[in-house]
Amino acid sequence: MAGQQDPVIWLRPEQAAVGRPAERSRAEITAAAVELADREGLEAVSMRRVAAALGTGAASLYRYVATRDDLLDLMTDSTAAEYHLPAPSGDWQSDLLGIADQARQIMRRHPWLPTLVITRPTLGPHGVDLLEHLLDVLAEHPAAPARKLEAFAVLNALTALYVQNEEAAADPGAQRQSAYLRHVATAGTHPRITALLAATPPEGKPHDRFPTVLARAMAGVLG
Amino acid sequence: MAGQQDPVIWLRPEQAAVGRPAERSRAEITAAAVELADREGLEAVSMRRVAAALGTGAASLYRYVATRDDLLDLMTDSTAAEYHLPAPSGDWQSDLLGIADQARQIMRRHPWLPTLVITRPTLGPHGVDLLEHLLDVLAEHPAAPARKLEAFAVLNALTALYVQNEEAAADPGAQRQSAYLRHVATAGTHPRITALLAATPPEGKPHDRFPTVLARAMAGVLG
DNA sequence: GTCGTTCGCAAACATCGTTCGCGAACAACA
DNA sequence: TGTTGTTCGCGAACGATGTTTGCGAACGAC
Repeated sequence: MAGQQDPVIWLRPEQAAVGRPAERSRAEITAAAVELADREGLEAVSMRRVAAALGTGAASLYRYVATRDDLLDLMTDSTAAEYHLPAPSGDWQSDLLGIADQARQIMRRHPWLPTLVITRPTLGPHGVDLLEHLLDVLAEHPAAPARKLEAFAVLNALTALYVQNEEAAADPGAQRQSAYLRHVATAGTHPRITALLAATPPEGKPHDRFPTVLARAMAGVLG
Repeated sequence: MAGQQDPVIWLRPEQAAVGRPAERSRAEITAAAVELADREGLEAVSMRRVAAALGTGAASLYRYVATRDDLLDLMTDSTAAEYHLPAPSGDWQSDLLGIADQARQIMRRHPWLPTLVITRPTLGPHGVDLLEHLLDVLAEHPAAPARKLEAFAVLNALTALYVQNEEAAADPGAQRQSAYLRHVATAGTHPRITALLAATPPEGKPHDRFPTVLARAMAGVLG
């Protein structure tokens, strides 16, 4: 008589009020999925493999989660619990950069996170805590509320993009990525690309543009 | 004796030099896939459905493409052919915004594009043409070559993010996205979120932050 | 014609997300 | 101490996916 109630998992009760109690919890399943993803990547997170890691059957997971996407949302939100959120310092600029730096470290710990953050942005309990903190940091800022929400989204997404690029560059198959570009440079058409690849990279280690880019983007969002 | 040769599709010859000639072309298959994606979304682009749209069998597509991801790359690059690239005006700032505006329109025409651009950035022949043009626009700019490449990446990704958000907001299920946020606002914990959702949106239509954000982000990248 | 090669594609394989159905387990109540 | 109402665990099955295999047919070159 009772179909699926709420389309968003955070509003569904984890445990039924009556009947046989569950043997596991959402947190337990989420932890197993996160560990699997950390070790073997997002595509390894299939219902069967997560269930196997828990020593149970695949169908059992559907007592805790309506769909695989729900599980992915749980994974994303669980990483938001890794933030350390100190009281605002009064300098919102640097507080924001501090949050972004933490986001970066968390995403480096979980290489699958950037993809999830970008493709299915989700706000669960921990994500909401983070948003509340960001609003606290920006409390004195005169920007309209909608702008602050947009700033939150841009901060997350831009950080995810940069970490994703980091990973792609560190990948052993990074040469494959640029193989065609080098081919074009050699071919001679596209003189600017040829010149670009011929230019020797500057001495010393390349400066990390992330803080600057993020700061300016945030300034653009907040007006 | 000859296994798969080159891992990147742009360097593999489309037609074998000898033997029975192919009945179709990469362009033809790509066009069918793009049309299918435009009409029914990315998840509808399966090998079987694309093949069916062409009146052929699924296995036949593998004569043109090594994997499904190759097909997605072809789709992405094919949209880069839709740019109109006039000669640089001398004002690189506005030229860049012009490119970004075209990117936005192209992505709106192909709602599946932002996801692909973000999750598997690819440079095929048409993408390379676009890059060459952007380097032309930035020819007088003193930034290091690596920065200009980064600017290209940020321009594409940031545009994709904004269009993706546009689509999500226009989605009839947008209420579902924010259902939990409204719940938290009502609950009373998280006072800043409560205040934020209670605040009445400003009069008039909201100003589009995209050009500003992009311009500042680019300034941050190019130093 | 003959030969070397490629093409088209039905069938099969492994894997996926998800649903069905039912015995077993538990809480509450008699 | 049953009995009852409900949920839980999960083997088995369904439909769909990407990809491989195998081979007859089609073609260019000689």
